[in-house]
Amino acid sequence: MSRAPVRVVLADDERMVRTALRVILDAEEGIEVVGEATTGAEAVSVVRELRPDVVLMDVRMPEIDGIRATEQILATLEDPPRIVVVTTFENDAYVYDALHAGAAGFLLKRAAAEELVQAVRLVACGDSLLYPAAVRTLAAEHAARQPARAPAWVARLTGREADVLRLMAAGLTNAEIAGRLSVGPATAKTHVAAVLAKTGARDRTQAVIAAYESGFITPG
Amino acid sequence: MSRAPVRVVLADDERMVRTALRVILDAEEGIEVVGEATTGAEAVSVVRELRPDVVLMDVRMPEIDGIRATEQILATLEDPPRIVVVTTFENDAYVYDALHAGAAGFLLKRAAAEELVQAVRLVACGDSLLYPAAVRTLAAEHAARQPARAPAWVARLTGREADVLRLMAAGLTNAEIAGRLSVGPATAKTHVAAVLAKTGARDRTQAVIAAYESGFITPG
DNA sequence: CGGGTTCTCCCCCGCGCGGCGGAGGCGGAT
DNA sequence: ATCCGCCTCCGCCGCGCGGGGGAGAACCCG
Repeated sequence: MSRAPVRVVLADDERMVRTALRVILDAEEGIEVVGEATTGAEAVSVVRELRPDVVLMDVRMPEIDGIRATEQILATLEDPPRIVVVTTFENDAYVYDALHAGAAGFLLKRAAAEELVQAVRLVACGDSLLYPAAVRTLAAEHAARQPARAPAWVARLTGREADVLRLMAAGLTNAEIAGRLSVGPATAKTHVAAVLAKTGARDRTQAVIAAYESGFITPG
Repeated sequence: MSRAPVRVVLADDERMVRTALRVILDAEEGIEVVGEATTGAEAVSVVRELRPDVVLMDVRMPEIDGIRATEQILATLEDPPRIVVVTTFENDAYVYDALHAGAAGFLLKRAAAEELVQAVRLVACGDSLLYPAAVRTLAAEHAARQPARAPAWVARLTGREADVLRLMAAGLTNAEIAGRLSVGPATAKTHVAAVLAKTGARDRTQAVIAAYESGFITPG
């Protein structure tokens, strides 16, 4: 049916990630990577110019993050592209914002190449599958309630430390955290130690409790 | 990659719907419709027998509706199939229940054949795409706003074990728990071990997470 | 240019933790 | 009277964890 290839723009500040995505997608028939961006601002302008069908948007980017970029693109362009937000952790707090911003889907950085390709094809032809408006309504509901007060220590956490705390709160060991973040075990330990210090926790269990009690992460 | 065809079971009380789905899927390479069911109860037994990779489950069915059937399948089978719930309207109230029941996705009856095929292929190889745990969490949140029912393991906890889990979730060490309960450290260890076994947790941290996620204890 | 922050990684050490198996008492159910 | 579940306690053992220290590289900012 869709004769024309799916035109894709990649937005990620890490060259390696962009290259990986490009290699995978370019090898695919019917998919064409037509542009790249390294910042959120660049993503907006590139998309405005190239008018792709799909955008793979990283969350963490300089200048403007992926969420704001998504908002701007969807707000300012008519017949906007489908935007897939790329995250490292599926329970990253950003996914709620991404939903609210109107992203067409998520993609984990550890996703298989096959999943990536299917994701692009899928969103290119509509998002009524697996992702109905009802889910978006849920997200809106979630965003609507509570600004959620957070203790001071949350702000003091560095990005990496926040990542680590999220993984701790998922029940991972130091070694598993290291694997998930693609760093050495010693590094994971360092971050864990920093989290314990900043949260005032004695051990990882207390840190996880603090994460729940502060609203840093929320139970089902 | 996946040499073996995707084995699908269709559960719908309307013959026309089943036929339509079968025609579409059988025409597809790598997808094989191995069975059908016309009621929820039949769906459970058919799935139990045939062990398909994917189930397309209608919501409205005689005897047992698709939601309950989904719950039963996911609860009783190990390595259960991915279940896609078929609805007529995307904002059908059932989708919340479906999410909560652990469905891998939605499919609208008016979806295009192409979407249907992609849905099957997609869920067959994992649901980390477009449908992360976070979304499921949202649904659980929504559902939690009345029933708030706990997993099976909560009921299986003895009184003492429940006490211990509460103290674990307060961040106490084994020795501190022993002191608080006026028992020996060895006893506390025994109870902790029992809690870990019954919750399926690997360590006390995962047990505390389970306590929060199940609503056994609530933040704030 | 230098200073601050962050991320990365290394060493050593002590200990709490979790897994293992066993044991005795005590109550209710059959 | 018998069985079973719960609570109580005991050892042993390996390992992951947390505390302490230090160190190099990248980056931003003044």
